[in-house]
Amino acid sequence: MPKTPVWKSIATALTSEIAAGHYRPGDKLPTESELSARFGVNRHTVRRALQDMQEKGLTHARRGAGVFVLAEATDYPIGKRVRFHQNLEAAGRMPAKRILTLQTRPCDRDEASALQLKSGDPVHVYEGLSLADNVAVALFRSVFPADRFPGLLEDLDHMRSVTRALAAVGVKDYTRASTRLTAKTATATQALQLNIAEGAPILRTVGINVDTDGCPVEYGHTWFVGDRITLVVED
Amino acid sequence: MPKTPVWKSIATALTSEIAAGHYRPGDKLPTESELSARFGVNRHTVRRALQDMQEKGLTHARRGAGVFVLAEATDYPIGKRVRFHQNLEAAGRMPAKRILTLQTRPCDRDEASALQLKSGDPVHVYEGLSLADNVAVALFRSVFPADRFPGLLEDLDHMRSVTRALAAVGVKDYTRASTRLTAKTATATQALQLNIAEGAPILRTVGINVDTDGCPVEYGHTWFVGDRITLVVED
DNA sequence: GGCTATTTGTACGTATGTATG
DNA sequence: TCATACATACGTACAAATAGC
Repeated sequence: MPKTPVWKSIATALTSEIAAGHYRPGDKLPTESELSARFGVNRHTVRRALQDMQEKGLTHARRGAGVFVLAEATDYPIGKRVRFHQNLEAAGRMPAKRILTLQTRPCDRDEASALQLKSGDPVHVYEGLSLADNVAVALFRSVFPADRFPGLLEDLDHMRSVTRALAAVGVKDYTRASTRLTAKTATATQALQLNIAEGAPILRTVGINVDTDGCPVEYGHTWFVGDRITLVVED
Repeated sequence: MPKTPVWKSIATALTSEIAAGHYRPGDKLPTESELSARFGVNRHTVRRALQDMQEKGLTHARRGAGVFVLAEATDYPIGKRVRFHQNLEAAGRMPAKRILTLQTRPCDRDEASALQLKSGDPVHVYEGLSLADNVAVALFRSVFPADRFPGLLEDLDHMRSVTRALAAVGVKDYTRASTRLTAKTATATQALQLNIAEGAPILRTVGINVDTDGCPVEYGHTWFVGDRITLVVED
């Protein structure tokens, strides 16, 4: 049972009230003092909750005026689980993978940070191309902690599936802790591998997958060809 | 001459040192105590600076371990030109909308399909710019079935909020049925409106919002400036 | 494994500054 | 002008996670 901070409970309570229509977009929330009195906490604890909501785009504070509910509240938050490649299969195409590299090497600082390793610890690196109907639609690179999964490379080579290979080494379930999406343009190397023009639009995703204990098991990058791929996010 | 908060000066100083290579991705920053001693401020003031940097994706704290520099630092617009406007940007985001067009016209095939209308049925179209601190970060276009919401345009014009305008015509709640994400490059028109270069990377989202009965009420497109926006999918 | 020191996270308190209405 | 309300900054104390012995 994870202990929930007080400020988070307050943020949840206020968010629920907004979602329930108790406060509508444009409305002014009670003052920090009123809220701290209502919840029986210090004003700074309320501020921590309001700050969390502001980061999520729910509210917006104006010094001297008050805290207001934003109209965009329900507009943006994108769903919970992202399923890549989904539209490929739905379209009746034949997804395939082509392995580019399978190797074990010392991790760099970036990978160490994401996987909570020490810089230089060994990692398995799985790079490849995703194909649909023999057309390259994405480049991917998955990085795994090698010390924890000694035999993973063979499984990846054999099964050609991250999910199944991880299952083979004891990771029954894993979830995406976070995914960041941004638009880029293709580098020369990427353009060559994906058979597109340099500077063509690329949708890059960076994600960390964690096991049921919250321990990172995979650090993955994917570069989708903008013209050939659309990601689907469903609630 | 705007008075700069101490925490912001500290964040700027630490960010500069990261940019200068003094601290590299994966490195551990000095402890909060050491930094507060170095800058001669309270630990909470340092925490406020570190928190600001974490929001920008520059650093990442691990309780009991320390604060570490993340690799993605250069992906975020804190790097170059924005540093001139950093005071404005970090002063708190001011989301705003600028209406470009508000009109009613017959729908095209695509819109008819998304909204479950017949081709040529009237739709309200709401196009505009999303601004943060007076910088355009996204273009959007929302399409609504006009027959179902006759007076929606006036509400949109007046309230400048899709959520509230829909509430005014009886749609108390709506949810995002699906979102599709893809990478594009900016067209000449988009580049002009978003004040970016033609061909710059754009993150496009296409979504359909449905009411509690599952009936589509809005068909929306958003074009985010890749350099200025990173979408984060959590959980 | 256990223990301890270190380090970040939470929560409280107090005071003062600054913009709003 | 003035009270209100959020922003900054100082302080204290303890909890929770980590790392090292």
